[in-house]
Amino acid sequence: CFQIKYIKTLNQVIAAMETQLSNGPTCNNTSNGPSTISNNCSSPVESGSMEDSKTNLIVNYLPQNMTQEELKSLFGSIGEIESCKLVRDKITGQSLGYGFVNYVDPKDAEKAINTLNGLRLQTKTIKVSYARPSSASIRDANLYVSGLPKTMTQKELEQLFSQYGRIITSRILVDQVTGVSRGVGFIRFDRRIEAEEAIKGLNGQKPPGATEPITVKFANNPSQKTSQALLSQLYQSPNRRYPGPLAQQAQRFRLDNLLNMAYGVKSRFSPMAIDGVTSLAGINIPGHAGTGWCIFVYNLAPDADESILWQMFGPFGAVTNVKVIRDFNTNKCKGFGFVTMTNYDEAAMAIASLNGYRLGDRVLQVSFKTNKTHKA
DNA sequence: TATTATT
Repeated sequence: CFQIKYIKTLNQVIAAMETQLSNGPTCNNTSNGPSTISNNCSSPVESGSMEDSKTNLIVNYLPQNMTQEELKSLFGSIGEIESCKLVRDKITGQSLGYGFVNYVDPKDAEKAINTLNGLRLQTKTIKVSYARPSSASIRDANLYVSGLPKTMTQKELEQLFSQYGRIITSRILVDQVTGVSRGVGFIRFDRRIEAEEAIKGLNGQKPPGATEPITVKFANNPSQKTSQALLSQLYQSPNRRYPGPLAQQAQRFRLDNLLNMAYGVKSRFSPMAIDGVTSLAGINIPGHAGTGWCIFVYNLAPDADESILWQMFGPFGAVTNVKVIRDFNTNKCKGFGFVTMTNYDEAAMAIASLNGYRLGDRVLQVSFKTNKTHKA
């Protein structure tokens, strides 16, 4: 089932960052994401050549639902940003989980590495490091390695591959329950040439002490998989009654713009920034966040049932409750219903996407529930 | 036997 995991609340980012700023970065590369032995969070600042940028950072392992504006807000707390970009899939608009932050002042870039590298955001531990100069030679340098001895450590894996070049990241996948190696992993080299040489030298070879040969090949391109998954999703349910990913993407950019405005008029990391969104959007301030965000859905057909509300809103995130309001005598829908969603941003996304949506021969009106009573 | 690192 296609799911949009949209942004968490800004407050979560703020809370995580404030914790981080008071405690300092947590060095934890084992819980999430690959790392290199030589370039982990204890020494993220590498000495680069004179030509390397001292202001441009690459940020990896971002939560899937983090927006560019959140990225900008988070890193803007360090210093003035010249530019900021969250990299998205060209076709689907889905975040690829990394982005770039270019500061005006090199000192701020260094401070961002020291402050934000290793920051935990949701289930991720972000990595902040200097971006290498963009070049075709550093693309497609990621290798997939299988058939590894279960006893091989990440360090041993790096030692095996380091003879072919500079390793950017390495990872051995482990069973989530037992933590034992699954015998497969990834090696990202600095340059594609190095990866090619490693394939020539190590594919089909037995590592020292191993009884079985390993397989070394280029890793699948992640954006391809994402596109395929989303496209198959499109074809899988041609009669879907809610918008597909592309329609949602368009709405998403609208919401991004609203967030951008909100962030601009409110002091950074103000807990009230979210309310800025609602007022700027001309949306009534929604009801209590404690029990979730209540959404009013109007112009449902008489035969509408709860399942249609689950189908429409579920793809946008956590839905805790749906209700179709029915006439006591006829048991037919009175034309409206309610949906409760846990997370503000997912609710806002659902509203932005579903308001005005045509369901059958009716055009829905979807908004946050107001304090007014709704008399049809 | 598959995570998301070059705009």
